[in-house]
Amino acid sequence: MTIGSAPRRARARRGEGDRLRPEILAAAGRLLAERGDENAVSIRMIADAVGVTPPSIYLHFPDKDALIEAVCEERFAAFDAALEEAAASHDDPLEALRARGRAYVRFALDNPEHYRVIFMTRHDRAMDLAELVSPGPESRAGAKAFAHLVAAVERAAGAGAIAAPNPVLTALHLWAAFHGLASLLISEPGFPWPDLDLLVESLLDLQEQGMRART
Amino acid sequence: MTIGSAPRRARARRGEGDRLRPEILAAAGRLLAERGDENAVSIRMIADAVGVTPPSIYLHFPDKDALIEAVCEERFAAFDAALEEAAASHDDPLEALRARGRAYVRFALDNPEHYRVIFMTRHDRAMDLAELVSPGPESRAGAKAFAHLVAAVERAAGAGAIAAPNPVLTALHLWAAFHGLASLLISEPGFPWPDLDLLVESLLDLQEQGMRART
DNA sequence: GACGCTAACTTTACGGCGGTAACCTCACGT
DNA sequence: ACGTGAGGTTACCGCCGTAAAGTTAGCGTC
Repeated sequence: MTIGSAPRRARARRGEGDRLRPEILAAAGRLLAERGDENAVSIRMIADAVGVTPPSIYLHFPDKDALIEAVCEERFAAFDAALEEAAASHDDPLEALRARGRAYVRFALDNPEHYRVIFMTRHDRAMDLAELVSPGPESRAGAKAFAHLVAAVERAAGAGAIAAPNPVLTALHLWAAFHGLASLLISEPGFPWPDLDLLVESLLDLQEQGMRART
Repeated sequence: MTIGSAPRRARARRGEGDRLRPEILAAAGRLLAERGDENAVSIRMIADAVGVTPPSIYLHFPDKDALIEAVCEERFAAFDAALEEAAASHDDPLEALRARGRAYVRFALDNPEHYRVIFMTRHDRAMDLAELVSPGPESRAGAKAFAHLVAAVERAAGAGAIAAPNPVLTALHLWAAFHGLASLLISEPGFPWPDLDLLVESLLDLQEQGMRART
């Protein structure tokens, strides 16, 4: 079953030019997930999938990078939501933190190509700490996700489960550890990885023990 | 000062066909470091820098990916050597392990594009545990580097500095943590990172504390 | 010392890419 | 009925990786 070029799209009505934009985003996201590599998804493919010609894409996105960015910004919000949901089902803040770690790795393995674009390709977008610590409604999904992690660390520290004199720094450590595991699992599928649950749980244990001690 | 196309290379003598190969590798490595992105380095550029036409490259490498792989395999050996050297200057095995962590991040930041190719792009090469634990002389540089890390963990555990009932698992945790930090630093230069030394040292401390506890 | 063989390249060309300029076409407000 | 501008298309550029075929130079042979 090939992807199949959509039949030529019906022309949008006068005020409905923006109707095309979400269709492009959806098609780009689907193709990205299917092909598994940003470079294997071309503007022409996306246009074909939507039922439109390549230049039409450029009416809605300045270039290919911006389109891919937009796709992944969407997914970033889903990522954040997945972690929030995983944490929400635990009353104990330490357990909630651990649940975030598990959900992190699971999301990455379930959406490897999107994860790769979000976290493994270079972004020059500048951020400042203020936005990260208390993001406004206009902030990018990434900033919100990080703020949620910092807040989760603070709750665990508040409950006395861990020592985190510098919650941002601790959040960075956790991010590094779980991003490291997730990205290696994605990049090196041929590595003789031990059982995934063992790997994740032992990493959680190690991080927890490390955070118990005062830093 | 542009790179400048080399004057047309003199044709190699009869038995010296392999003379071109290392020149291609060197030029490709230099260009990769200069441009900072695999996709920004083209076969045509490399050929031009060597003073040869593009198809000549394919007499020595099956395709572009293989060429880039070969370049990075070289660099992987240098990476391993850098960690070994950093560790060698410490008698205390725990200090040696910490030195490896510092050297890891430093290498990644000094050679971001090579690091990216080595650890951040997908490789399907299969490995088995036997090769990783005791690599032969023909083993790839990556296997040797990992074996060196496991050995370093075992020495630290042997000295009683850390508890590592499963040295391979502990090595994976360390790898995940430092790869995570290094790759995020590379991928997200716009993030408001705290002072690099603080970041690395505190990550070292956290990992050390975590490894102190029995896992 | 001319001859042919083959290693070591070059020439040419193809299909596809991201991106752009110029043109078309049709629904709508007047 | 008609001009206009939103919502596209056609046609093109210069690059890419690379397949196929052609060319050149050094060597062993007679």
